[in-house]
Amino acid sequence: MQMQERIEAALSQITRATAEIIDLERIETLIKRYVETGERYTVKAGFDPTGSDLHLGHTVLLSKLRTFQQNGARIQLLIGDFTATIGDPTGKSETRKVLDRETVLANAKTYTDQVFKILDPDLTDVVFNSEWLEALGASGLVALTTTYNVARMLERDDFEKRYKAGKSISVSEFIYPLLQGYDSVALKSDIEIGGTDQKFNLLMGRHLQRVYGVGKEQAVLMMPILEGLDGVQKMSKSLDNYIGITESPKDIYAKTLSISDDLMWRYYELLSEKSLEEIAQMKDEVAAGRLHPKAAKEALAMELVARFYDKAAAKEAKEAFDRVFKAKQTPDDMPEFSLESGTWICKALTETGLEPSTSQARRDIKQGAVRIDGEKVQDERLALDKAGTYVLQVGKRKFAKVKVG
RNA sequence: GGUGAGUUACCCAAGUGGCCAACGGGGGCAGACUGUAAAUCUGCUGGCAUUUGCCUUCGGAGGUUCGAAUCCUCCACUCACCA
Repeated sequence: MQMQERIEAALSQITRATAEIIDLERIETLIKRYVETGERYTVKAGFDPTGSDLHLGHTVLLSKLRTFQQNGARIQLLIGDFTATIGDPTGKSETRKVLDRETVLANAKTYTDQVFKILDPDLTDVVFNSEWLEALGASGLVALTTTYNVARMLERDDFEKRYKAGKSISVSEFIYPLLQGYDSVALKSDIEIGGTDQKFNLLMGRHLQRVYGVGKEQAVLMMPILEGLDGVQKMSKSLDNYIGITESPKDIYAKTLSISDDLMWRYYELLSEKSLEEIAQMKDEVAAGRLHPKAAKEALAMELVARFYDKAAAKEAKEAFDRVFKAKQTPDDMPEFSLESGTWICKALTETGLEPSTSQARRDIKQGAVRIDGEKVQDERLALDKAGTYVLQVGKRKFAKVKVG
């Protein structure tokens, strides 16, 4: 039966590469109803309005939301402007600064601009949780806190670890999951999706929907956390192990190629449009030696560039990359500087931003990491006194063009 | 409120009067090897000074001393146990 096939196809797309689903039957029911009657359901996903650029880690979630949109969902894109002032308990996070209204709106704007590169704006409602959380008031907040107890709160993995390690836990951090859960009450969400690290908070939504008598308990769909370029830690801006979706094609391409082969398969699974079967097949071919792992990685890098730009940009990024690194040529778009004749090499390096300090510059020269026009600099006392244009290089990837005289 | 322990560089963590810009590990950077991979090995990892010199750093502020990360006083913060 055709309808049954549509339902199954939708479910298979939705469950692809998920980490865990709680109450799958509910999701099935919602999709079935949509296919049969056209009635839509809501999927909530929360984001902090910290104003940072989106990276591939976010796209794992966003792509899943897109899949939901294609299968009957309206997305409740929750901007946690109120909760952002507390900070999700992630171990290190101190209580954050209260963001003023203007900053929040500005951040939300840069956020949604990027989000709509992936999501369909017509099927997305952008909502701010300050709307109902500010109205909650002290009595409302107290009522909210009575629905949970400390022992259960401490079950949260993060709290437990910190507690055992003798680290500080602020009382406000206990409030965070409650407020996030309350968002689900206010929005009457059918489904909420988030990373596996959000499990506790996501389940809180179910708990509170039950306590507050919303009449339904949201299903929860968790996506795996995308590891950053180091392959170990979560991709995040603060660890500087991320690929931003607004980065240049060149950078996206280069960063993708720098990941390990193991991590590549992970990225394929979570980020690629390829089906899991296709990916498994590629993996087999690499294992059998029929496909060079680097070729597979190049394909992934190009797919990612094409996703955020287009195929032409992807091709260009690959060519530029090959030119620089395979043929050992210099890139064609280096920052340019002009320097006075007689400039000391270490000063030249700091002034062009290739090195943070002259001490660091000296160390790198000693180690043979600095080159001028491809020639290793041997003497740290070298002065650039011959007029002309040179290419300064530190390590493999930092370049600058300088004009002397 | 009481008692005890603690706060060291990006992170963890040694150091309990001079040999301390401060052991070790992680991370980072660089070199070798490669596919600008990964893993591995090696070096470096406060700043300034065109080379053994100067300045700043061990929670904060004072003090003792020829000399302090180390001793004393006060303050701030964290944790544990008790209330």
